[in-house]
Amino acid sequence: MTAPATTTDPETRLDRDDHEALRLWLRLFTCTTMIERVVDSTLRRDFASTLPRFDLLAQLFRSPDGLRMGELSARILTTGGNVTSLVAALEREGLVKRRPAPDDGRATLVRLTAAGRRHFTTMARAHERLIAGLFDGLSATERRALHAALGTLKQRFRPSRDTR
Amino acid sequence: MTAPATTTDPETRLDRDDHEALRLWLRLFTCTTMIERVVDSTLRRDFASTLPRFDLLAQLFRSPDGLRMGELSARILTTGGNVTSLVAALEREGLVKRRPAPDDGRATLVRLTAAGRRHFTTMARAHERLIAGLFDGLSATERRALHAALGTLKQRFRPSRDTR
DNA sequence: CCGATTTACTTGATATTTGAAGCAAATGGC
DNA sequence: GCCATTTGCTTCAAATATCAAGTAAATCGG
Repeated sequence: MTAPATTTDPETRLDRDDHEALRLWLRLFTCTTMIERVVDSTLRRDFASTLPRFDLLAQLFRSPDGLRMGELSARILTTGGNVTSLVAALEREGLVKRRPAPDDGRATLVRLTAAGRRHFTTMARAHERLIAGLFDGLSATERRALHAALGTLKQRFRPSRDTR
Repeated sequence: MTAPATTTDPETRLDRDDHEALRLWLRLFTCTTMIERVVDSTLRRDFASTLPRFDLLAQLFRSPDGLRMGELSARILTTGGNVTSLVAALEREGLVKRRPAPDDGRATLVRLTAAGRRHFTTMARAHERLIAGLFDGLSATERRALHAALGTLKQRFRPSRDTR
Protein backbone atom coordinates (compact mmCIF):
# COMPACT_ATOMS: atom_id res chain seq x y z
CA MET A 1 0.00 0.00 0.00
CA THR A 2 0.98 3.63 -0.31
CA ALA A 3 1.95 5.87 2.55
CA PRO A 4 -0.68 6.54 5.16
CA ALA A 5 -2.49 9.83 4.57
CA THR A 6 -0.76 12.51 6.57
CA THR A 7 -2.18 16.01 6.59
CA THR A 8 0.34 17.21 4.05
CA ASP A 9 0.74 14.54 1.44
CA PRO A 10 0.70 16.05 -2.05
CA GLU A 11 -2.76 14.81 -3.00
CA THR A 12 -4.43 16.19 0.06
CA ARG A 13 -2.55 19.41 -0.26
CA LEU A 14 -3.71 19.87 -3.84
CA ASP A 15 -7.28 19.21 -2.85
CA ARG A 16 -7.00 21.70 -0.10
CA ASP A 17 -5.63 24.36 -2.43
CA ASP A 18 -8.38 23.68 -4.93
CA HIS A 19 -11.02 24.06 -2.30
CA GLU A 20 -9.45 27.20 -1.00
CA ALA A 21 -9.36 28.76 -4.46
CA LEU A 22 -12.96 27.76 -4.95
CA ARG A 23 -14.06 29.40 -1.74
CA LEU A 24 -12.17 32.50 -2.75
CA TRP A 25 -13.90 32.57 -6.10
CA LEU A 26 -17.27 31.98 -4.52
CA ARG A 27 -16.74 34.89 -2.21
CA LEU A 28 -15.55 37.11 -5.01
CA PHE A 29 -18.57 36.22 -7.07
CA THR A 30 -20.98 36.75 -4.22
CA CYS A 31 -19.58 40.13 -3.24
CA THR A 32 -19.59 41.38 -6.80
CA THR A 33 -23.10 40.18 -7.47
CA MET A 34 -24.40 41.83 -4.31
CA ILE A 35 -22.80 45.15 -5.15
CA GLU A 36 -23.97 44.85 -8.73
CA ARG A 37 -27.55 44.51 -7.60
CA VAL A 38 -27.40 47.51 -5.33
CA VAL A 39 -25.76 49.62 -8.00
CA ASP A 40 -28.06 48.51 -10.75
CA SER A 41 -31.22 49.11 -8.79
CA THR A 42 -30.00 52.53 -7.69
CA LEU A 43 -29.23 53.51 -11.26
CA ARG A 44 -32.65 52.30 -12.30
CA ARG A 45 -34.46 54.13 -9.57
CA ASP A 46 -32.60 57.43 -9.69
CA PHE A 47 -31.65 57.72 -13.34
CA ALA A 48 -33.78 55.27 -15.30
CA SER A 49 -30.56 53.63 -16.36
CA THR A 50 -28.66 50.39 -15.77
CA LEU A 51 -25.16 49.24 -14.97
CA PRO A 52 -24.27 48.18 -18.52
CA ARG A 53 -25.39 51.56 -19.81
CA PHE A 54 -23.42 53.35 -17.14
CA ASP A 55 -20.38 51.27 -17.90
CA LEU A 56 -20.61 52.06 -21.56
CA LEU A 57 -21.00 55.78 -20.96
CA ALA A 58 -18.06 55.69 -18.56
CA GLN A 59 -15.85 54.23 -21.25
CA LEU A 60 -16.86 56.91 -23.68
CA PHE A 61 -16.35 59.59 -21.08
CA ARG A 62 -12.77 58.48 -20.72
CA SER A 63 -12.23 58.54 -24.46
CA PRO A 64 -13.24 61.96 -25.71
CA ASP A 65 -12.20 61.05 -29.24
CA GLY A 66 -14.76 58.29 -29.31
CA LEU A 67 -14.46 54.53 -29.49
CA ARG A 68 -15.30 51.94 -32.07
CA MET A 69 -18.04 49.44 -31.41
CA GLY A 70 -15.53 46.64 -31.16
CA GLU A 71 -13.36 48.52 -28.72
CA LEU A 72 -16.41 49.22 -26.60
CA SER A 73 -17.49 45.62 -26.47
CA ALA A 74 -13.99 44.55 -25.47
CA ARG A 75 -13.89 47.10 -22.68
CA ILE A 76 -17.23 46.41 -21.14
CA LEU A 77 -16.79 42.68 -21.60
CA THR A 78 -19.93 42.01 -23.53
CA THR A 79 -20.84 40.79 -26.99
CA GLY A 80 -20.93 42.89 -30.12
CA GLY A 81 -24.64 42.37 -30.58
CA ASN A 82 -25.27 43.70 -27.13
CA VAL A 83 -23.20 46.80 -27.73
CA THR A 84 -25.14 47.47 -30.89
CA SER A 85 -28.40 47.50 -29.02
CA LEU A 86 -27.07 49.47 -26.06
CA VAL A 87 -25.61 52.14 -28.32
CA ALA A 88 -28.76 52.24 -30.43
CA ALA A 89 -30.85 52.90 -27.33
CA LEU A 90 -28.48 55.55 -26.01
CA GLU A 91 -28.45 57.21 -29.40
CA ARG A 92 -32.24 57.35 -29.47
CA GLU A 93 -32.04 59.15 -26.16
CA GLY A 94 -29.50 61.58 -27.53
CA LEU A 95 -26.73 60.64 -25.11
CA VAL A 96 -24.46 59.21 -27.73
CA LYS A 97 -23.72 59.77 -31.39
CA ARG A 98 -22.55 57.30 -34.02
CA ARG A 99 -20.64 58.15 -37.15
CA PRO A 100 -18.56 56.26 -39.67
CA ALA A 101 -14.88 56.03 -38.81
CA PRO A 102 -12.90 58.25 -41.16
CA ASP A 103 -10.16 55.70 -41.73
CA ASP A 104 -12.18 52.52 -42.06
CA GLY A 105 -15.42 52.20 -43.94
CA ARG A 106 -16.61 49.25 -41.87
CA ALA A 107 -16.05 50.81 -38.48
CA THR A 108 -18.30 53.06 -36.45
CA LEU A 109 -17.06 55.64 -34.02
CA VAL A 110 -19.20 56.31 -30.97
CA ARG A 111 -18.97 59.48 -28.93
CA LEU A 112 -20.77 61.13 -26.07
CA THR A 113 -22.93 64.10 -26.98
CA ALA A 114 -22.90 67.20 -24.79
CA ALA A 115 -26.13 65.93 -23.23
CA GLY A 116 -24.50 62.56 -22.70
CA ARG A 117 -21.57 64.13 -20.91
CA ARG A 118 -23.87 66.12 -18.66
CA HIS A 119 -25.99 63.11 -17.91
CA PHE A 120 -23.01 60.91 -17.20
CA THR A 121 -21.40 63.47 -14.93
CA THR A 122 -24.52 63.69 -12.82
CA MET A 123 -24.84 59.95 -12.56
CA ALA A 124 -21.16 59.47 -11.88
CA ARG A 125 -21.24 61.76 -8.89
CA ALA A 126 -24.07 59.84 -7.25
CA HIS A 127 -22.53 56.57 -8.29
CA GLU A 128 -19.18 57.40 -6.71
CA ARG A 129 -20.79 58.33 -3.45
CA LEU A 130 -22.73 55.09 -3.41
CA ILE A 131 -19.66 53.00 -4.12
CA ALA A 132 -17.57 54.88 -1.60
CA GLY A 133 -20.26 54.16 0.97
CA LEU A 134 -20.26 50.47 0.18
CA PHE A 135 -16.51 50.23 0.55
CA ASP A 136 -16.10 52.42 3.58
CA GLY A 137 -16.00 49.45 5.92
CA LEU A 138 -12.61 48.52 4.53
CA SER A 139 -9.46 49.83 6.12
CA ALA A 140 -6.85 51.56 3.99
CA THR A 141 -4.74 48.44 4.26
CA GLU A 142 -7.54 46.19 3.12
CA ARG A 143 -8.28 48.41 0.17
CA ARG A 144 -4.70 48.41 -0.94
CA ALA A 145 -4.45 44.65 -0.53
CA LEU A 146 -7.67 44.09 -2.43
CA HIS A 147 -6.65 46.37 -5.22
CA ALA A 148 -3.25 44.73 -5.50
CA ALA A 149 -4.54 41.17 -5.42
CA LEU A 150 -7.16 41.91 -8.05
CA GLY A 151 -4.46 43.55 -10.12
CA THR A 152 -2.46 40.36 -10.05
CA LEU A 153 -5.52 38.33 -10.87
CA LYS A 154 -6.30 40.48 -13.87
CA GLN A 155 -2.91 39.84 -15.39
CA ARG A 156 -3.91 36.27 -15.97
CA PHE A 157 -6.53 37.41 -18.46
CA ARG A 158 -4.98 40.41 -20.06
CA PRO A 159 -1.66 38.94 -21.18
CA SER A 160 -0.46 42.45 -21.94
CA ARG A 161 -1.85 45.92 -22.49
CA ASP A 162 -3.40 48.70 -20.49
CA THR A 163 -4.56 49.00 -16.94
CA ARG A 164 -8.03 49.79 -15.87
CA MET B 1 -11.76 83.17 0.64
CA THR B 2 -11.27 79.76 2.13
CA ALA B 3 -7.95 78.09 2.69
CA PRO B 4 -5.83 77.46 -0.39
CA ALA B 5 -6.22 73.93 -1.72
CA THR B 6 -3.57 71.76 -0.18
CA THR B 7 -3.35 68.14 -1.19
CA THR B 8 -5.22 67.07 1.90
CA ASP B 9 -8.06 69.49 2.41
CA PRO B 10 -11.25 67.63 3.30
CA GLU B 11 -13.01 68.16 -0.04
CA THR B 12 -10.15 66.92 -2.13
CA ARG B 13 -9.61 64.04 0.18
CA LEU B 14 -13.22 62.96 -0.14
CA ASP B 15 -13.05 63.12 -3.89
CA ARG B 16 -9.90 61.11 -3.87
CA ASP B 17 -11.44 58.46 -1.68
CA ASP B 18 -14.48 58.31 -3.90
CA HIS B 19 -12.39 57.82 -6.96
CA GLU B 20 -10.27 55.25 -5.25
CA ALA B 21 -13.30 53.25 -4.20
CA LEU B 22 -14.64 53.51 -7.71
CA ARG B 23 -11.46 52.17 -9.23
CA LEU B 24 -11.52 49.35 -6.75
CA TRP B 25 -15.08 48.49 -7.67
CA LEU B 26 -14.30 48.67 -11.35
CA ARG B 27 -11.46 46.26 -10.91
CA LEU B 28 -13.55 43.92 -8.81
CA PHE B 29 -16.28 43.96 -11.39
CA THR B 30 -13.91 43.41 -14.28
CA CYS B 31 -12.09 40.51 -12.66
CA THR B 32 -15.29 38.79 -11.68
CA THR B 33 -16.84 39.20 -15.09
CA MET B 34 -13.77 37.82 -16.80
CA ILE B 35 -13.65 34.78 -14.59
CA GLU B 36 -17.39 34.32 -14.92
CA ARG B 37 -17.08 34.14 -18.67
CA VAL B 38 -14.32 31.59 -18.62
CA VAL B 39 -16.16 29.47 -16.10
CA ASP B 40 -19.49 29.69 -17.84
CA SER B 41 -18.12 28.80 -21.24
CA THR B 42 -16.20 25.88 -19.79
CA LEU B 43 -19.29 24.55 -18.07
CA ARG B 44 -21.21 24.91 -21.29
CA ARG B 45 -18.64 23.19 -23.41
CA ASP B 46 -17.76 20.34 -21.08
CA PHE B 47 -21.01 19.70 -19.29
CA ALA B 48 -23.78 21.38 -21.23
CA SER B 49 -24.46 23.42 -18.13
CA THR B 50 -24.12 27.01 -16.94
CA LEU B 51 -22.83 28.92 -13.95
CA PRO B 52 -26.26 29.58 -12.41
CA ARG B 53 -27.08 25.90 -12.65
CA PHE B 54 -23.76 24.95 -11.12
CA ASP B 55 -24.27 27.44 -8.35
CA LEU B 56 -27.67 26.07 -7.57
CA LEU B 57 -26.46 22.48 -7.52
CA ALA B 58 -23.55 23.51 -5.29
CA GLN B 59 -25.96 24.93 -2.75
CA LEU B 60 -27.98 21.75 -2.73
CA PHE B 61 -24.87 19.66 -2.45
CA ARG B 62 -23.99 21.47 0.73
CA SER B 63 -27.44 20.96 2.15
CA PRO B 64 -28.19 17.26 2.01
CA ASP B 65 -31.53 17.79 3.72
CA GLY B 66 -32.66 19.97 0.85
CA LEU B 67 -33.52 23.62 0.61
CA ARG B 68 -36.67 25.59 0.01
CA MET B 69 -37.10 27.58 -3.13
CA GLY B 70 -36.88 30.82 -1.22
CA GLU B 71 -33.72 29.80 0.55
CA LEU B 72 -32.19 28.86 -2.78
CA SER B 73 -32.99 32.16 -4.39
CA ALA B 74 -31.51 34.03 -1.44
CA ARG B 75 -28.32 32.01 -1.63
CA ILE B 76 -27.67 32.26 -5.30
CA LEU B 77 -28.75 35.89 -5.37
CA THR B 78 -31.39 35.64 -8.02
CA THR B 79 -35.12 36.13 -8.26
CA GLY B 80 -37.73 33.60 -7.25
CA GLY B 81 -39.05 33.28 -10.76
CA ASN B 82 -35.62 32.43 -12.01
CA VAL B 83 -35.15 29.73 -9.41
CA THR B 84 -38.47 28.21 -10.37
CA SER B 85 -37.36 27.82 -13.95
CA LEU B 86 -33.86 26.63 -13.08
CA VAL B 87 -35.19 23.98 -10.74
CA ALA B 88 -37.86 22.95 -13.24
CA ALA B 89 -35.19 22.37 -15.87
CA LEU B 90 -32.93 20.47 -13.51
CA GLU B 91 -35.84 18.35 -12.41
CA ARG B 92 -36.67 17.46 -16.01
CA GLU B 93 -33.09 16.27 -16.32
CA GLY B 94 -33.42 14.19 -13.20
CA LEU B 95 -30.70 16.00 -11.26
CA VAL B 96 -33.03 17.43 -8.69
CA LYS B 97 -36.27 16.46 -7.00
CA ARG B 98 -39.00 18.69 -5.63
CA ARG B 99 -41.44 17.75 -2.94
CA PRO B 100 -43.78 19.59 -0.62
CA ALA B 101 -42.24 20.64 2.68
CA PRO B 102 -43.62 18.46 5.46
CA ASP B 103 -44.09 21.36 7.85
CA ASP B 104 -45.44 24.01 5.51
CA GLY B 105 -47.97 23.41 2.79
CA ARG B 106 -46.85 26.41 0.76
CA ALA B 107 -43.19 25.54 0.69
CA THR B 108 -41.27 23.24 -1.62
CA LEU B 109 -38.18 21.36 -0.64
CA VAL B 110 -35.58 20.77 -3.31
CA ARG B 111 -32.97 18.04 -3.08
CA LEU B 112 -30.28 16.54 -5.25
CA THR B 113 -31.04 13.10 -6.64
CA ALA B 114 -28.34 10.45 -6.65
CA ALA B 115 -27.75 11.26 -10.31
CA GLY B 116 -27.55 14.94 -9.41
CA ARG B 117 -24.93 14.25 -6.80
CA ARG B 118 -22.87 12.22 -9.23
CA HIS B 119 -23.18 14.85 -11.91
CA PHE B 120 -22.29 17.67 -9.56
CA THR B 121 -19.29 15.84 -8.17
CA THR B 122 -17.87 15.34 -11.63
CA MET B 123 -18.43 18.95 -12.58
CA ALA B 124 -17.08 20.22 -9.31
CA ARG B 125 -13.81 18.42 -9.74
CA ALA B 126 -13.19 19.98 -13.14
CA HIS B 127 -14.48 23.29 -11.90
CA GLU B 128 -12.14 23.34 -8.94
CA ARG B 129 -9.15 22.62 -11.09
CA LEU B 130 -10.10 25.42 -13.45
CA ILE B 131 -10.55 27.91 -10.65
CA ALA B 132 -7.37 26.85 -8.92
CA GLY B 133 -5.56 27.44 -12.20
CA LEU B 134 -6.99 30.91 -12.56
CA PHE B 135 -5.95 31.86 -9.06
CA ASP B 136 -2.54 30.26 -9.01
CA GLY B 137 -0.81 33.50 -9.86
CA LEU B 138 -1.66 34.81 -6.41
CA SER B 139 0.73 34.34 -3.54
CA ALA B 140 -0.50 32.81 -0.32
CA THR B 141 -0.40 36.25 1.22
CA GLU B 142 -2.46 37.76 -1.55
CA ARG B 143 -5.05 35.04 -1.29
CA ARG B 144 -5.40 35.53 2.41
CA ALA B 145 -5.66 39.29 2.00
CA LEU B 146 -8.21 38.95 -0.76
CA HIS B 147 -10.30 36.50 1.19
CA ALA B 148 -10.20 38.68 4.28
CA ALA B 149 -11.03 41.92 2.50
CA LEU B 150 -13.93 40.32 0.68
CA GLY B 151 -15.11 38.94 3.98
CA THR B 152 -15.23 42.41 5.44
CA LEU B 153 -17.00 43.69 2.37
CA LYS B 154 -19.64 41.02 2.60
CA GLN B 155 -20.55 42.04 6.12
CA ARG B 156 -21.95 45.26 4.77
CA PHE B 157 -24.65 43.31 2.96
CA ARG B 158 -25.35 40.44 5.23
CA PRO B 159 -25.94 42.33 8.48
CA SER B 160 -25.85 39.04 10.33
CA ARG B 161 -25.95 35.33 9.61
CA ASP B 162 -23.84 32.65 8.06
CA THR B 163 -20.62 32.65 6.15
CA ARG B 164 -20.14 31.41 2.68
C1' DC C 1 -63.43 30.00 14.33
C1' DC C 2 -63.28 33.98 10.90
C1' DG C 3 -61.56 37.41 8.00
C1' DA C 4 -57.37 40.13 6.96
C1' DT C 5 -52.65 39.99 6.19
C1' DT C 6 -48.40 37.84 5.22
C1' DT C 7 -45.55 34.35 3.17
C1' DA C 8 -44.04 30.85 -0.50
C1' DC C 9 -44.13 29.86 -4.76
C1' DT C 10 -45.57 29.90 -9.86
C1' DT C 11 -46.92 32.08 -13.99
C1' DG C 12 -46.60 34.90 -17.89
C1' DA C 13 -45.35 39.22 -20.04
C1' DT C 14 -41.26 41.96 -20.88
C1' DA C 15 -36.40 43.08 -21.13
C1' DT C 16 -31.76 41.72 -21.70
C1' DT C 17 -27.95 38.95 -23.45
C1' DT C 18 -25.99 35.81 -26.20
C1' DG C 19 -24.54 33.46 -30.35
C1' DA C 20 -24.85 32.44 -35.06
C1' DA C 21 -25.63 34.07 -39.61
C1' DG C 22 -25.25 37.75 -42.85
C1' DC C 23 -23.31 41.85 -45.17
C1' DA C 24 -20.01 45.04 -46.55
C1' DA C 25 -15.43 46.97 -46.43
C1' DA C 26 -10.49 45.99 -45.97
C1' DT C 27 -6.41 43.13 -46.52
C1' DG C 28 -3.21 39.85 -48.51
C1' DG C 29 -1.36 36.70 -51.92
C1' DC C 30 -0.77 36.02 -56.46
C1' DG D 1 -6.11 44.22 -60.28
C1' DC D 2 -8.64 40.04 -58.58
C1' DC D 3 -10.25 36.56 -55.63
C1' DA D 4 -10.15 34.56 -50.99
C1' DT D 5 -9.99 35.61 -46.39
C1' DT D 6 -10.47 38.47 -42.51
C1' DT D 7 -12.48 42.13 -39.89
C1' DG D 8 -16.28 45.25 -38.07
C1' DC D 9 -20.65 45.62 -37.40
C1' DT D 10 -25.74 44.44 -37.46
C1' DT D 11 -29.66 41.41 -37.28
C1' DC D 12 -32.53 38.05 -35.42
C1' DA D 13 -33.81 33.96 -32.98
C1' DA D 14 -33.21 31.55 -28.78
C1' DA D 15 -31.86 31.45 -23.98
C1' DT D 16 -32.05 33.93 -19.44
C1' DA D 17 -33.50 36.96 -16.13
C1' DT D 18 -36.66 40.24 -14.08
C1' DC D 19 -40.89 42.06 -12.42
C1' DA D 20 -45.64 42.14 -11.37
C1' DA D 21 -49.74 39.61 -10.82
C1' DG D 22 -51.98 35.50 -9.21
C1' DT D 23 -52.81 31.35 -6.15
C1' DA D 24 -52.75 28.94 -2.10
C1' DA D 25 -51.37 28.01 2.57
C1' DA D 26 -50.15 29.90 7.12
C1' DT D 27 -50.52 33.33 10.74
C1' DC D 28 -52.55 36.81 13.46
C1' DG D 29 -56.15 39.48 16.01
C1' DG D 30 -60.16 39.35 17.59
